[in-house]
Amino acid sequence: MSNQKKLGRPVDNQKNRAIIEAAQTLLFSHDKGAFSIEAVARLAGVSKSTIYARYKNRSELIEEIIFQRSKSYSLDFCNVPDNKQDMINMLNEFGLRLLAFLLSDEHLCFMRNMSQVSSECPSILKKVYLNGPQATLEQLTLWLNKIDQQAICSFKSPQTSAELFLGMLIGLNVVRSMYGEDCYIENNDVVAHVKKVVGHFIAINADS
Amino acid sequence: MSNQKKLGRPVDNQKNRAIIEAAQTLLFSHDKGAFSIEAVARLAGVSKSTIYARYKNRSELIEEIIFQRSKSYSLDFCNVPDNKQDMINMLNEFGLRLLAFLLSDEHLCFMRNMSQVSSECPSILKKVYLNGPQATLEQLTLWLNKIDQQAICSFKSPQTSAELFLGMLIGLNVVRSMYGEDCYIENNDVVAHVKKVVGHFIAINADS
DNA sequence: ACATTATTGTACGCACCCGTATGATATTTA
DNA sequence: TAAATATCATACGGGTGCGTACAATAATGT
Repeated sequence: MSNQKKLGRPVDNQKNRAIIEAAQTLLFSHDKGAFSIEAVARLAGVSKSTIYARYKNRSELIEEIIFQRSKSYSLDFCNVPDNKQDMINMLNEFGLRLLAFLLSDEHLCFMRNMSQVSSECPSILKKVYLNGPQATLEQLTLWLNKIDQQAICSFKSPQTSAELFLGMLIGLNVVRSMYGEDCYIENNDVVAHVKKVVGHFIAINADS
Repeated sequence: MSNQKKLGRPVDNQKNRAIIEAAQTLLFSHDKGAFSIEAVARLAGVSKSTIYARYKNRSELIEEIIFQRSKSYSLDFCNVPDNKQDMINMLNEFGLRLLAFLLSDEHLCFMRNMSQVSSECPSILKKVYLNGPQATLEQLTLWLNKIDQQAICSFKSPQTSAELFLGMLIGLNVVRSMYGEDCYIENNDVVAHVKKVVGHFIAINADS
């Protein structure tokens, strides 16, 4: 019954992608006022009606975009280390990756826009939190837990340790970047910073 | 020459305050769209022309408000402790005060609005950073430095230690609140959290 | 009384955007 | 060809806000 081919002109899926991409470009541009349905339509090379055929209204489009993007906003661990030195190496690598992401232009733009649309579509906030910070925290906690179970390193409270690690790692750097300061962590400095944090993290949990 | 009294009707300074207060109320309200010159005029009981007689445009008014408010956005230490236990107590008290402020409704609103107006008046960002996070960091660094000099506790790099302390203290709590999560730090929990952070902080710097 | 400045109230032009409607055109199946 | 659906181009009504202009009024000085 539902297996029949639909009548009439089929939906152009390429337009879906064009709309999403244009909307992302505009919503995450540095110009706060750049995003509007009309501007999205212009940039996507699509009629305004076409957008309203897919999204009920402005908020729905924004939600879709933000949700899609937030899906990639968590870093995870793949492997459990074999020994303590291996763990240290993986922590260093993770720290570098996370900082690089958090301080990227893309992510800073994202955070700014989250504030801006938070009153327009408040329901998106929780989803973003779960996909982003919360997911990362959980991954790290899980990882530490496994390490503790395998007696590679002891963590009295993996959850607490994870949070302390992220706190030390991020420090004031995100707020610095949000306020437009050139982040002092650059090139080799970031490596040194992460190494220092990892060192302290190990020291804190050195009750094994 | 410039000592003569000015001619004509004098400026009503009370209107200055009324404008500023109304503007703050609206800019930092939960309703993002509440702030407009017309709304400020209405709330302040003042004519729109009167506002434009004082501020060239919308941006100038916003800058003024944000700058004024940011002046009180740094916490400082008054006294240097006598001994290590005294230092620990002061750190605890400072941590509690800072967290209470950072997670307050007022400050969260402020951060959201900073993002919103950042593209409208980007010049304000640096000033806010200097008045806020940077000032706090400097105060704490200075304090640790004095403590180090008086041999109460040793800090190899007060600046680094200060940043690590703030990082651990804040952790993910600010981002949690920004994303609308009910912060898990409440009542007694916040005390425990700060105590834990202070403990780790002391442990890290226990190379004396 | 007069000059001077502050303040008001109101209205205007301009720009922007949302969401809807409408008729024309394009692309597909039957 | 006919029916069905997608898309386009355009226009509209309604709303909001900015910044300006202008005439009227208020409060001060000489």
